[in-house]
Amino acid sequence: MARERRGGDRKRFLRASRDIEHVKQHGRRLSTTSFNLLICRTEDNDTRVGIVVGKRFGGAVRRNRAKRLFRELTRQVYGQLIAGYSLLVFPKRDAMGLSFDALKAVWCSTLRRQGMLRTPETESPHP
RNA sequence: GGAGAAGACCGGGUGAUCGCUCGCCGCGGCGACGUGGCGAGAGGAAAGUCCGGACUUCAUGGGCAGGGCGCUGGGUAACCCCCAGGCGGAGCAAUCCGACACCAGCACCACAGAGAACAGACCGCCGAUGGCCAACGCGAUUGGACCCCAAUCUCAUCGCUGCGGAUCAGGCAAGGGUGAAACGGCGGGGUAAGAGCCCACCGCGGUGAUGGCGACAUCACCGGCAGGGUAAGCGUCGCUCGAUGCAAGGCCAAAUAGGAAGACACCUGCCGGUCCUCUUCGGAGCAUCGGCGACCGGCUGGCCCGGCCGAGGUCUUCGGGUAGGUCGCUUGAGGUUCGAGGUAACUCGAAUCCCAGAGAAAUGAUCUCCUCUGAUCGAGAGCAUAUCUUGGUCAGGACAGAAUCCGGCUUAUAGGUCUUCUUCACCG
RNA sequence: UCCCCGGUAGCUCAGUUGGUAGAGCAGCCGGCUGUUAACCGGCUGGUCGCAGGUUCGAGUCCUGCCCGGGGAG
Repeated sequence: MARERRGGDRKRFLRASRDIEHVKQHGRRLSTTSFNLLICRTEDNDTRVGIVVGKRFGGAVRRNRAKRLFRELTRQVYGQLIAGYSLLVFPKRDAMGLSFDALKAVWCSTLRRQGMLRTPETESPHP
């Protein structure tokens, strides 16, 4: 695939709208006060995360900020994610009021409860 | 120092760790790619998409329609932009604001008001002139007052003049009142009352001179009031504008469906009647008359004219195109520093630099120190709960994110710096 | 990256040559009815999205913003 011609983030994130629609159709849904999450099993070996921020969220600066925050969260826990899933994140406006550490705590505990993290018992310090 | 006006600029800095995108170099690999190093990586508005261009493809015969602009001169690739000037308006002033061409034609001007468009007479003023009444004026006659006469006086009658009076015809538009706006303003003369009727000043219009490239200004003379407003209503005049927008457009090209594109030559009637010729008696040809059809569809980016294409044939080629990829994609009306010209916008010349190129879209996360602002606590100076200096703690640091690229406009914007100018107050 | 519509009462919408802002539903009051609905009569309710400008006067004309909706791959 042409997408894999590039390195780095391109493997970890969902970009094509077709894939995002697929997850929206077949995914399992759960929500917190900071974000909504859709989880879907795929045949692919990699796990990909898509971040969707609608126009209602705010201006371009606020939308970019939300996407950057969740991308950073994904990068920090990506090594511990179990392969073979597609995740879709819908950030909420309340998440922007939290600090990065608080958001990370919510993010990790949510993923752990869903069994998406490989090392559930060890509280991972700063990578 | 207070208040204010204009312009220019900045838009937190520094360092550490973990990451992202692109470029270059090294290594590994056929390659995709992986990995290491170095370098670069959001703005003054990147925004709104309101104008103007570059560039792209299509069109490129004529006319009309339509859009835009609108004091003058300049700048520019161009402009609904900028600079300088004129005029009008606001302000004590610095300064600011202005779609600021044309009312010839059509249309509209509600309510109020007498009258609202080449107007009108409600209240009002006058009643000069022609009528009406008519002396307290003049004359005549008769009677009376004094014994008589004259004079004089008085009453009555008549006549004349027409003082005066109210008003009709009529004159007036100064004043009141209505309105956003009422056929110049104010003062004087004049008049029956008035009126540019006359005069001075101002306004207005015309002509001329002077200054200025010009808009226009100043002055002189003349006219004697010409005639309302609205063109961001229809319109007129002048200038100007082809459409399309990087999702433009070029190239490569899965799957599926099946044809697609180009070139060439060629074709213009049908039906009925009549006449003539030929005839194998079925018809054919030619001429004329009548009727039907000369249209419809598509293209020519809005409409009309004009133009082109159409059925079928022959020939040539294998291509067109979606997902996806790739190019366009960042070197440009470019920046910086000097020098020159110009009041300025800006231009010219030289040197020098390369300064984001993503693609559901890269610039992020955490923290240290410094800086700015606010709150609070403490110390010091101080009569002081003004104020100043210093230290600690806690918050906060705006508006906002490139998407083909430039020139502008508009809008959002915490806080701060600098320059110039106006005015007021105080001191000298 | 562009293009095109719309914003008027609580809701759905009218509103042309610029001149008192309207209709239906809803709400409130009264009547009818044993009561409610329906019906009848009346009333209330508006920064005409915002701000400037043109005009004597703007819902209407012009300009600039704000918000909402739709279209072009």
